[in-house]
Amino acid sequence: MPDAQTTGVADALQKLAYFRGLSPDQIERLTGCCAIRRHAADEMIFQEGDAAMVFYIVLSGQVKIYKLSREGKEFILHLFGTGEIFAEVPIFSGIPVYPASAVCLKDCELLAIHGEEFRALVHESPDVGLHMLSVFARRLHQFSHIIEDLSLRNVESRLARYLLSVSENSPDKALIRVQKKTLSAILGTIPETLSRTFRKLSDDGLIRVDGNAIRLLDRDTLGQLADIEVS
Amino acid sequence: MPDAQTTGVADALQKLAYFRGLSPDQIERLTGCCAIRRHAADEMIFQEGDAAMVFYIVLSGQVKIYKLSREGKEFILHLFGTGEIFAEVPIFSGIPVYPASAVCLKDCELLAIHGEEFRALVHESPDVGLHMLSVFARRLHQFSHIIEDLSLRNVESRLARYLLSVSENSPDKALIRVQKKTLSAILGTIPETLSRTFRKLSDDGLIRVDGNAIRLLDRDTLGQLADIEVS
DNA sequence: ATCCGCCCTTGACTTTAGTCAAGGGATTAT
DNA sequence: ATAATCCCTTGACTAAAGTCAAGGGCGGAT
Repeated sequence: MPDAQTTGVADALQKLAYFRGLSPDQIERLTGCCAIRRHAADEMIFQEGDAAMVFYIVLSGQVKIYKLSREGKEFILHLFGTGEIFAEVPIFSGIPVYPASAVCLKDCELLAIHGEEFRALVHESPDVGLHMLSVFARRLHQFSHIIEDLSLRNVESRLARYLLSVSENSPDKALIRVQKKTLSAILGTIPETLSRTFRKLSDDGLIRVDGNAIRLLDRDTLGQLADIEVS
Repeated sequence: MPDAQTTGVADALQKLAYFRGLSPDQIERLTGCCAIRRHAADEMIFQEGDAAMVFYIVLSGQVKIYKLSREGKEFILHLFGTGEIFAEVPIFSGIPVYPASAVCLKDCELLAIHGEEFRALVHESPDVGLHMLSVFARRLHQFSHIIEDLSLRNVESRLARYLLSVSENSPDKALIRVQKKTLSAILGTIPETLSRTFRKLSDDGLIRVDGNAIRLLDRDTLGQLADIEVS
C-alpha cells in the first residue's frame, strides 16, 4: 500500500468518532486493514446478497442504500453522507451477506474497513463497541418508525410527517434536498402518487409548493394528519 | 430485596448467553440491579413513549411488541419468548423512551434490568457488548426484511413468504402457532384480507388449510410468489 | 343444555394507491 | 437553434386492500 494513501487512512480514522477510545497502536492496526475507495456517481458499491467482508464509512459524497422488487420498484432505506457508517450489519449479525444494495449518488470517497479486524478491535475496546451499539440502536429506532409509517399510515400522512421533520429548524419552510422521484422511494410510494399528494396538501391549503421549497401554511393540521390520519 | 428472589435472579442471569463473559463479581453487581417481575396475560408492560429506565429478558411466557395507529390498527414488530431480550434499544440509542408498546400474551416472568448499570458492564466487558451487537444486527436484518415486505410486496406475497419460512423444518407443512388475527397484524394487514388471501392460495391449489395446519402443495409456485409477485 | 362471546369467514362496497399514457418544462447535447 | 433526455405532473383506468355488515362455528360460562 502506498505510503501517501496509508497516511490518508490514518488521518481519516483519527477524525471519526467511531474510533474514539482506540490506542495509537490499535489505530495503526486498523489502518493496515482499511482502504480508501473512490467511486464515480451512479457506481454500485455492492448488491443485496453479495458476500460482506468489509463495511464502509463515507469520507465524502452520498450513498443510497435500497431494496428493489423484481418489478423494479425501489425503497430507500438510507441516504448516507460524510462521516456516516454503513454496511456494518453483516459484520455482527452472523449472516455474512449485505441485506440491501448500495450505490453512489455522487462521486464518493469511501473508507472500506475489514470487518473481521474491526470485530477484534471491538473485543479490545468497549468504547468502540458502545459507539457501535448506539449507532445500531438509533437505526433500529428509525426502522421502527419506517415500519410504523408503512403499516399504519397512508401516503398523505407520511408526507406530512416528512415535511414536519424536515422543517424542524426553520419555522415554516421545508427544503426538499432530493429529487421528488427519490422522495417517493423514501416514502414507499411512486412519483405519480407523491405528486398527487403534494397537490392535495396544496389544494387543502396546508402547504405551498415552490419548487423544492415547501412553505408549511398550517403546521397544526399537518401535525394532526401525521399522527391521526390513516385510512 | 429478599434473599430468595436475589438467588432466583442470579440463577437466571447465569443461564443467559447475554452475560457470558462477565466475572462472578460483575454478575453479582448486575444481580443487584435486577428484579423479577410477574405479569398476568394481557397486562401491559409499557407503552410507546414511556420513559425507559430498564430493559427486559423473558424468563417464561410470551411478549408482544407492537405499534398502534390512532384508528386502532396494530402492527406486531416482535413476539418474544423464553430467553429473549427486549426493550434494550432506548438504553443505547440516547432516546430514553420506548419506541413501541409491550404486552404479555401469556402469564409472564420477566427479568427487568437497570439500563444504566448494564451499560456500565458493557463498558467493562467487550464480550457482552459484542453479544448485544449481534442481537441488534440480527434485529436490523429482520426489520429490513419487514420493510421490504411492506413497501415492495403485496399481502399474497408476504403470506407465501411467511408460510415458507415457518415450514423450514418440516417438508411441506406450516403450523400457524398464533391466531389468524395476530398473524394479520404480523403481516401488516387485517383479518378479513388475510382470510381472503388464504382462500386465494387455497383456490389456486398452492396450499390446503386445515385449521392451524397449512399443507404446502406447491412450494415452487409459493416461492415464486414470495419473490416475484408484487403488483 | 343453552347462551354468549369471540374468532374467523364471506359478501358488497369504498378508498387508496399503482399502472399506463401523455405532455410540459428545463437542461444538455448535437 | 433544435433535438433529445429527464423529471415532474396530470388524467383515466385498474388493482389491491380496507370498511362495514352479517353470519357460522366453537368454547366457555351460566
